[in-house]
Amino acid sequence: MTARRPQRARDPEARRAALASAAMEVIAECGVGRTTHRAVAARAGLPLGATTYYFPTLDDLIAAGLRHALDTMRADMQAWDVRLRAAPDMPEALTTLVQEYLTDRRQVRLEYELFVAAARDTTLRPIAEAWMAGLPAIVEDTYGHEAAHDICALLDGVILQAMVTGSELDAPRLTAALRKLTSSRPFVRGTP
Amino acid sequence: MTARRPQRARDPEARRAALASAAMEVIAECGVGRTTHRAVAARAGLPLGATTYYFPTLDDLIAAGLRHALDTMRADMQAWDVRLRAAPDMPEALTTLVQEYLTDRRQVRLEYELFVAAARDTTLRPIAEAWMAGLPAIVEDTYGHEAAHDICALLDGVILQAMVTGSELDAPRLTAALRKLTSSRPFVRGTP
DNA sequence: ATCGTACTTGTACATCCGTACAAGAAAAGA
DNA sequence: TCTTTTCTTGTACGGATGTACAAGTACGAT
Repeated sequence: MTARRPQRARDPEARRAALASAAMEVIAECGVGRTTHRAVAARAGLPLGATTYYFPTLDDLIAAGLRHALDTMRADMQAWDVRLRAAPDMPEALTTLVQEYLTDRRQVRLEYELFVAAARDTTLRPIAEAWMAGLPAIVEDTYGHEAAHDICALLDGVILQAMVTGSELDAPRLTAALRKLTSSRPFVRGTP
Repeated sequence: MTARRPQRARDPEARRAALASAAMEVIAECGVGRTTHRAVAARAGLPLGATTYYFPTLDDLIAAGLRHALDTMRADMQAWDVRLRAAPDMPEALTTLVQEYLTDRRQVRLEYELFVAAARDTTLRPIAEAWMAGLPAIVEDTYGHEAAHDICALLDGVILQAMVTGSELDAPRLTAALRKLTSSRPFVRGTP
């Protein structure tokens, strides 16, 4: 009576990727802490057993999901690499980058979900560090190593604020702040 | 045979606070998603039923834990309010603030745990927004509303980087970045 | 063709979960 | 004092969870 589903065409590599992708989506929506084998399997449209076959433990599955997120982010970042290098005005280009990035709030949540998870679990740090290193690597060529990290810290903070409040980005203000941060020397308040 | 524990002296208010405090600790260590009634009860040294008596649902318990975290943070912030207003050099004072804040990594994780949770659950946003508004409110008096938010965004980003990598703060760099950000006008690269 | 390996699918199981609730003891009111 | 309310404690229950595993099928090697 209980008809068994006929087996699908086999493609282990695709299945592994589909599970990682599904894991990524579940993490983005439910958070790392509420990600389960069953939710991932359901999202991927695969039986429960598939998850444990490809990823022995839940931690492995979550790590795969986060790694998958890193990979897709890197692809986006490459496009931005081109755009930023061609940009006539870097602060404005970075502002629009942030603006476009904030379009997909789910993605933003996923990023910070990764960061918090990495803070708790050292195993995930390489993934989070690779994520954080993406943008600085591009900005570095224009502003140098140190300034690049400062700039990206500012961007991370601005993105965080927008994520928490759910508000839009104040683009002109960010551009202005970036201009200050990328200026060669600081000014003391009041001196002309 | 199963001896029932004699009832303790009653102090509902203290119990509520103890549960909220325990919830805060569990959230800091396990994350919002892995916080359970049982873990909180065990941490507080109270029976399971106490959690559901004071906080009908798990969401209530978690919200109470986060609110408790906000309250304790506000107390710390008041001390910083005094120190910052008395500080001769604001950028340096803010740098040492960050440095001291990074001393307790558990607290840092808790903060960002709150932010991610608030991004996902709008119910928690008031708590997260109150948290984020704490420092700007102090810095505002010196640098004005807009600059204060930029400064705090930078600090948030720097703290985030330190949290993820587990590394120490590069204090001189942060001070320098703060000086740039608090300068009255931006400089174009190369012009003296 | 057949064989063995690698993969698929469904199910089982012990454990933990959120929440409900019964039984009792303290405090408060009469 | 007795009664009512409020709080304490332990337990119960249906359901979800991580993981193990048996049964079966595709597919490459031979």
